Amino acid sequence: MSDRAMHATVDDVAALAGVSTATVSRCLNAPDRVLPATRKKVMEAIRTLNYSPNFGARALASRRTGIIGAVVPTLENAVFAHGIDAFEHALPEGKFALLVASYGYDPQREREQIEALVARGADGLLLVGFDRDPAIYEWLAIRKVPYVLAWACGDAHPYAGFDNVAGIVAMVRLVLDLGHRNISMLSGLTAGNDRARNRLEGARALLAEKGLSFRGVAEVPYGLENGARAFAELMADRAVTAVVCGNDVLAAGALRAAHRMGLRVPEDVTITGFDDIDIASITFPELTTVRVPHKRMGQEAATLLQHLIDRKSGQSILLPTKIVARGTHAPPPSYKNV
Amino acid sequence: MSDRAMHATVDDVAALAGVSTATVSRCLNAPDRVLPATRKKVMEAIRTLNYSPNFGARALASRRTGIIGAVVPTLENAVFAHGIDAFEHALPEGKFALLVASYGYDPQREREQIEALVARGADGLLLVGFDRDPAIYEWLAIRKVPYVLAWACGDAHPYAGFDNVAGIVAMVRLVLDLGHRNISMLSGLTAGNDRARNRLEGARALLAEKGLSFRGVAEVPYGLENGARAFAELMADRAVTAVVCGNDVLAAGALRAAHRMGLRVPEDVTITGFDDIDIASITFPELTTVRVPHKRMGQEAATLLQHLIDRKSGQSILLPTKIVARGTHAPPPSYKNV
DNA sequence: TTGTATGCGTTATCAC
DNA sequence: GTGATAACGCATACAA
Repeated sequence: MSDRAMHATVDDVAALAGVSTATVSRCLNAPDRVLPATRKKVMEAIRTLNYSPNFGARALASRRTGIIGAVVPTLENAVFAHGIDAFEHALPEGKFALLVASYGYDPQREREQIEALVARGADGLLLVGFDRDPAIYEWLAIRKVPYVLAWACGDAHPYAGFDNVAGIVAMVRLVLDLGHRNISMLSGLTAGNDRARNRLEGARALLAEKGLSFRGVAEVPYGLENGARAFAELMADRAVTAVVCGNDVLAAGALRAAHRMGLRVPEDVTITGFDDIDIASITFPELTTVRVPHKRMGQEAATLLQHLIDRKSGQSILLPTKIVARGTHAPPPSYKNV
Repeated sequence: MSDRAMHATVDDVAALAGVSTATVSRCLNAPDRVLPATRKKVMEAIRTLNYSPNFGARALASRRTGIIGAVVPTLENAVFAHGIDAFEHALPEGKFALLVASYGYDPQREREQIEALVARGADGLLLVGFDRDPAIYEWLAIRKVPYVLAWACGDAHPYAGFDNVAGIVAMVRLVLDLGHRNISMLSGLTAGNDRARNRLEGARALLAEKGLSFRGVAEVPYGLENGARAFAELMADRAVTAVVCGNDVLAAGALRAAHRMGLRVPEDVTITGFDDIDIASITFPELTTVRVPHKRMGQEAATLLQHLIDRKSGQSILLPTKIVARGTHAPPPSYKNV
């Protein structure tokens, strides 16, 4: 046994069990390659010595850490918190651990976080969206670090996600079908954020197709207050009868602003969200929004990433979104007077 | 240079820079202990070789990983998502990375997660609350793994948190002062959860002190639906004029149920929350709740844990909670008829 | 099935 | 300030 009250090592265990260190190692990493009898001896020695393998040594020798990194804009956004939670649950119990880093929507910081995780020995990465400096993808390729992108889709990289354009198009179509023609959009910041950008541009494209365009567009950072403030500005244009929001938090902020402005929803104005997070069913009235399968996405991403890590074939997966029609949509006011 | 297109090692860098590996190592870990001139040479070699230190080797030799583990009940609860987010931001940029694990409020799984993180070489741990098998604390002590507890307070362990009892007591006092006497409590599950238990028992104790007791008590798992359902059951007792909830999500669920039951809030029934997460200001009316400084707590926890890891003195810190009086409280209906 | 011996890439302890 | 060199603890070809 090593002197002092230090941690036991394989050597200690091997000595106590009367086997070689190789056998001890096998008991831990490939139990079926050792006789049940000797395995029993070894496991007993492990228990009595209170042994647990040294992480650094294991990583150094095996060239893998069992650590998976996830780099998200922020955990404050329920969308990512839930996705990460599901992702983590889908990781095999003892095999992997999840290293989480956030970058506050700052591309430069995202890059640093990615590098930090790889430096920490991450076996694979979960990233959000496709938008990032090509140099990052090259760097990842050189390092041979597998990754999966989520919350979006595309064919340039492996992903488990959904089509933001399809989602917003379905929603705008609903609003148009209700009869709205004076529509504004309350979007999240689109710079370096393909999810926000696709939602905004997707909506814009559909309108253009119908020969229409937005009455107004606001681009604001994530946050309740930002949504509320921007909504007030958008509604300064009294012609507007519907405000399509890029995410549920902005929509919730808009809804709160509407209440405070004395506007009735949906009688006076239609407000729609995107994501269908918890708050969407807490607002009053409950929010009409686009449901995204965050949970399932997290699971699928975990599965795909493991395949890539094991060098097995991995198939990107596109999940469907769905309109959840609740209480914040209605025909425009003018229709009621017809 | 190592053969193939493998990653460069210290040896490669040392060779290219014309120095020893020791000097390369120093440049990375104690730059001031090397002459600016040689440092420049080394850094250049590092850049051209695209070198980055091997994590396992570093951990093995230095006996520290720079990884900090956080074990929370779930990331789905905004309280923990925000706290973790703040905690992570407060960690020195390149020095530490955060390993996150969740256990879905299952004590057995929490234990496994703690062990997994320690096995992954975590230099320190962030845990939630005090309630857990003493064996875990002993195990941690043997392994000499520093930890900080949050979202609660106590003198048995280092913590950065707040007093759940004081928080709920202030709230119940407010409700009592409004004139309510027929109060029910909608609590989270208290088994193995000292935060929920302290909130429930703290409230109960205050009532007892006033010679009162709850009309009814419901204990339900975290979740909007659970809150809604339990609220409906609690209100089956028509005498109840106030429902104190153990957290904001349960309160939001209760509020939604109230709407659907045709109850006016706060005219017909007072509903209060705890935590002051985002949803508290999205409900209609906005929720009267207990504000907890999640962000500050995350930061303080990070600071304290780093001190403990560096074997410096660390002082537990108790953060204050505060009543946020918004729109869901009012005197009981009977008062209006007086 | 089990044991032997070597390599993994850094850090740290010495001398110089 | 810098250089040689010995740990660090485990995994894994290879041999038996």
